[in-house]
Amino acid sequence: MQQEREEMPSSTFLKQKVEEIGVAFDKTGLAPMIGRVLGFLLLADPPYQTFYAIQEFLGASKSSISHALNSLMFKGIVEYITFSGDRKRYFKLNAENWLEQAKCKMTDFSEVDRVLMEALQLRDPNKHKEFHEGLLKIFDFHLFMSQEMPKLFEKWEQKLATQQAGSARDN
Amino acid sequence: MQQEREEMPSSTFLKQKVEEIGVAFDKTGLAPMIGRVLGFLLLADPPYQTFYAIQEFLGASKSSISHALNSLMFKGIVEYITFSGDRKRYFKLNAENWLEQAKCKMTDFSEVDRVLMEALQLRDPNKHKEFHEGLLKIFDFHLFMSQEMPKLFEKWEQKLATQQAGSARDN
DNA sequence: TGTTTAGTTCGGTTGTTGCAGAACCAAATA
DNA sequence: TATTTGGTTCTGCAACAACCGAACTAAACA
Repeated sequence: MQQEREEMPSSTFLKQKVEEIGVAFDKTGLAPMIGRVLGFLLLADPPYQTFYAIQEFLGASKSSISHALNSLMFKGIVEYITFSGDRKRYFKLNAENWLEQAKCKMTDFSEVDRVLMEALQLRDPNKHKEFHEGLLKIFDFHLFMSQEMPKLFEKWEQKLATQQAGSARDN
Repeated sequence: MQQEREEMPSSTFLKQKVEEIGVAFDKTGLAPMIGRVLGFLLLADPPYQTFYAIQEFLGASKSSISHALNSLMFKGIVEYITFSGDRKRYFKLNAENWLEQAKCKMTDFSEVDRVLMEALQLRDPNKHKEFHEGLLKIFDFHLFMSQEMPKLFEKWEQKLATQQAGSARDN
């Protein structure tokens, strides 16, 4: 029932996994190819890979890879490193930066909040009170979150620091 | 320089605002028409409006409005109410539900986390330690967040309750 | 100086999405 | 029973996005 390919059978499993990861990132709104590149850079060994290696593995065109890598670098999720005496760039995930981007996304409601605030100002607060208060509640929630989340991030950083101190002591 | 329309000048301002709100929701990934319907329901007085009123205001086709309303109802952001002796449905925002959806989105990293976890299991933890730990850190961050966020929501609910008790006492 | 390498940029093709218009349907009304 | 009302579903089109291939560029090499 299952179809097997003669060529490069060892990487078939990897390719499937990369596709799977790609689909997961598709669902977050990324373009398919961008998701696949992310997937490859998550699984690849070593974690830094050349333009050509990525292109070959994904069987895609140079332009798609170029676009995907530039998008990811623009977002800060991917960076590249170089080695002296080697012209190639080696692309890799920047986990640290990725995390920062994720944090930003989590705290930023600015666009929706701006219009929500405007709507609240245009509405008569006494006219449909329950409705008005429902909107106010959402706004208040966002406000609260954007204040508290940074504290939570801080708390996590501290937890991480004590964890690392602990595991260092154990060695 | 500015172009004025003879007809319905009083609602020109409203229409602009609705468009503005629409754009803000576009940016969150919603389709334009869905954003505009949301915008109208945010500003409309009364906050419950018939299918036809929405269609008229937005100057859109029935099918677009039908699709937009059903999408919004599926998401739980919009609901409808009825009045006895009136066949029409009156559509309105459900702020409570909207907030719940927002909370869910904030705590749910399951898709990305699943593949991240898989990637971690497939990687050799000793081979590119810094990279591996970077990924682990993201995973740990998500885990931490999905544990702590509900507590934060709880904290907000309590703050809200005390606020309301306070304002009730003042009256 | 030509040639290779490592990508980028520019059309063109194909697939997908958003919307309109018209046909449709079910419930209420006449 | 026929008609109106309040939507829904289907079909088709126009705009857009994702991707490819080919032409291009800039740096390194020979």
